[in-house]
Amino acid sequence: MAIEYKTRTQLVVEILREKILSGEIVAGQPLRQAALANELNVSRIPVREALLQLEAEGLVAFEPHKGATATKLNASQVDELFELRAMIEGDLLAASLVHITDDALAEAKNILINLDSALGKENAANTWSELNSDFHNCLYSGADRPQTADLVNVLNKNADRYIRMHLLWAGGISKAGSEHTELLDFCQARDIDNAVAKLKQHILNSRDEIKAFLSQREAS
Amino acid sequence: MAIEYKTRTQLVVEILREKILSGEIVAGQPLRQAALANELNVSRIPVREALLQLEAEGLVAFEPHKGATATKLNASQVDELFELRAMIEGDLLAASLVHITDDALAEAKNILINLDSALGKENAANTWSELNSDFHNCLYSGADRPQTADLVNVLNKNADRYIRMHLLWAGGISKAGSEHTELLDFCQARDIDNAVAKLKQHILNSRDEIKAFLSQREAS
DNA sequence: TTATAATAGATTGTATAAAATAAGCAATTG
DNA sequence: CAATTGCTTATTTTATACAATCTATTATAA
Repeated sequence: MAIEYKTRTQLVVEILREKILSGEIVAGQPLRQAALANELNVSRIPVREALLQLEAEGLVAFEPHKGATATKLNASQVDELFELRAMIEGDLLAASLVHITDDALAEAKNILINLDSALGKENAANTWSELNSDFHNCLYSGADRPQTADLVNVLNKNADRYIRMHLLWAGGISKAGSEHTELLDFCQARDIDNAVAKLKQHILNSRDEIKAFLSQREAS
Repeated sequence: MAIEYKTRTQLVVEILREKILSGEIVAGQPLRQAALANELNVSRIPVREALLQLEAEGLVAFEPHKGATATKLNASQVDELFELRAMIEGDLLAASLVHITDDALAEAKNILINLDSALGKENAANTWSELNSDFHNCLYSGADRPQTADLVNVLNKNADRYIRMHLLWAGGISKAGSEHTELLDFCQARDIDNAVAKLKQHILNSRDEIKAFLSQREAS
């Protein structure tokens, strides 16, 4: 396997993204360039560039001369985000199922097994979230729509924080396990209509659970 | 009116974006940081940061240690881009028409008038493109979906180059004028289904014209 | 001749220093 | 005392300088 060289900027992006997604960097918290540069042992330039990239992903807000903060979504933004995902991912899945290979579906099944076993273990939220992303991307692998796939991944990075938070605090997306299985069944049968409907339902269900959780926390 | 201060980076972003959209910077052409910095009388840092932002918008590709180039879409990418737009903008329009004000529709009508008169004049492609964008955004103003609106604007910036190119070379999107009028009529009647259908048809028509134009140019 | 290695020049990536800007606090004025 | 002005400090933004990397060219060996 080829060693991948990365620039400092890319490394900082990955570290900060993981810290934001995992909740180590709390939403709303200001991200001081000098402090981050110090902590990561780089100069402020790669930190700035990393913050700019994360802004483009929607994880960070950058105000000129004032600095960057980790963004925070309210209930209505979560609403919008998950509905966008339902629409776009539904469309992507439909396009994918026309051409998807049996290999990809087998791979998806494998990921699903790991996903179930990941739930009890340590660091469950982070592992689960990554496997969940892999599973969905696997189902979309037949679509040959790179721009849409990129877009889906950006949207998912935004949703991810809330999914992880929910996993951590509420002990899991209650219906996700069975929904994944049913979804995969429809995909294996190449039943596009039902698969798409199930996927949308799956995404909108997690939206509902997360929104309920958010408003509950906002109240207290 | 408040004076808006802009950082050098923001200014460079705007200049470079306009140069790419207008075709002054040709797709595929490498964007040398030092040359741009010289030309614009700034240091390389704001240039780098501007290039990073444009990469996030999809107008520039950034390869570590190799440099940035203006991106170029092939026919199949144009296909994907315009279909994405049709889906997302259709959804956004439907959401908007539920709440849109008469003022917004009157404003849209005004823009349409300017749009028609812009066609003959000098610099038609650039003015037309901006007004076209204003017209569509005006129709979406009732939606209250900021994230979706942002997304639409990013996608439109990518489509814009091809629309302008087509306007310049082929003398205009032939059906756009009448389609706009019909679309606005449906909107004024709050006929959501027909308005959405017309919008999608409008976007997919321009896709077809642009694709035909692209493959024609690729052949020669 | 072909392939490989070495080298030079160009270009990008990063660090550090200087300038610009914003926010908070003290001094001043009415 | 309230409001405004000017100064101080923290932070960001930009410039400059240097280091690392890539690309093309030339030289060398098979």
